[in-house]
Amino acid sequence: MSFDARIRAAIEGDIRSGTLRPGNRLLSEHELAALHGCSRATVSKAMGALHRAGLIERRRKAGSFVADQHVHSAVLEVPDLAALIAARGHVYRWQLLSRRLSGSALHVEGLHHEGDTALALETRSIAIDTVPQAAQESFDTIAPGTWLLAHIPWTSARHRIRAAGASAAEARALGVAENTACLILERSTWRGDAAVTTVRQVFRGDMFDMVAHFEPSRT
Amino acid sequence: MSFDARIRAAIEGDIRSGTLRPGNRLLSEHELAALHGCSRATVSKAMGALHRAGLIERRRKAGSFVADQHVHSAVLEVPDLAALIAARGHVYRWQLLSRRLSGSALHVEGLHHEGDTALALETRSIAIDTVPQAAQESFDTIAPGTWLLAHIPWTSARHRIRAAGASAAEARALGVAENTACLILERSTWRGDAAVTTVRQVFRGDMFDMVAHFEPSRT
DNA sequence: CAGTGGTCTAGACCACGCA
DNA sequence: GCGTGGTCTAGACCACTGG
Repeated sequence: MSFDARIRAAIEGDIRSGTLRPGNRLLSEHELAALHGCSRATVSKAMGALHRAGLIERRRKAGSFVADQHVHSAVLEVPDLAALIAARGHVYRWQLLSRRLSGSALHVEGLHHEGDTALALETRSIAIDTVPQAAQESFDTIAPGTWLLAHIPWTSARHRIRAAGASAAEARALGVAENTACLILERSTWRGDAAVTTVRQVFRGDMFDMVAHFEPSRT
Repeated sequence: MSFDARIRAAIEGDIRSGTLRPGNRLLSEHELAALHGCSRATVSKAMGALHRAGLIERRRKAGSFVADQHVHSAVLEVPDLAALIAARGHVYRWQLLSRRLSGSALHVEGLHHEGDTALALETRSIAIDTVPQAAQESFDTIAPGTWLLAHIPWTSARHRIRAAGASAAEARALGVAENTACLILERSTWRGDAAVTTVRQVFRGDMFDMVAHFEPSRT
């Protein structure tokens, strides 16, 4: 095991076991280097990883401290529907319902099918100022999300996840009863300061869920 | 700006602008060091950050390559209910409904209130083999999640998020109509290989949503 | 002011894996 | 073999900030 991993494991172990408790001060980088018999640069790398993992806080002059426990973040897997459905052993299909150019936005509506069943209703608007090529696309066979992914990189995104009963129109499109519980994912995507696309996906609650993981201490 | 940040910005900019496309090979660390007039260690740090951010893939002997675009992960804020409700300007209260010791698990059920309204129904089981102190706790004034956070660190967690209509019992507890759309969060938590707790929280869909962000390139 | 983390250097050796 | 990334060293200077 590398020095880096060894130092991280030692400190992480002390935190997990309670030997080091939240707020406690860690040894300085100089002291840890001497303790482990390695250079300060290596200690710095290990401490940086612990910091990114949220296990410690670092303050100049004051030192490094065990961070408070937090359940407050996890890595959410945002699904690629085509891949997800294929992994389940079903056929994926995109069905375009409408396409309308209005002002500087292209509005697209369609259904994501899993086999013969509609899994999600998608309502999207694309900023043609940011993605002018989109105006030339029909989106009748390729889902706009797939197309966008291949044509324009984004730099930031915000997701909102909630539950709501299907409206009459949504229920009709998905082939479920009105007010059936649905998972609604709203995503806005930017490239720098320019909006790229905003999408709302209404998933049948009985056919879909999302998974998120937390794992500590990447390298 | 540091060399580290400058190198990352340069490569990230080339990827975002399309100058570098997925699959393209980057310059080697030696070449980048010469190009930017800094040491290879600094280049390595920058490349490590780009790798962690998912922007590049690295293979020994082959080199570093622009990774395929991916929408597949975002940072999910898993809320601390007490803090969340306080931030909204309401009073938080935990109400214990039941507490039962069964075999090696402690089962606790209760309600999270926002002001006078029940926001979420929580059903939890705690592994007393892993957390023996929990058997001594009544949980009549402190929510088990809060208590656990202060008493036992966890090392990994899995979350599942879905939507479903409230069952008769859930509807009664939350004071809503049966089949009202609810957001359901199920979380299992481990300490190493030992299960710590499993919790299911049923949120009123009309009062709660979750937010997730993606931001590229941490340091 | 003095000690901490933040950044950087100019080397080095190694493990891996393609040719 | 040999070029790549992975890791490490033994220094250095700086910026920040707590005492």
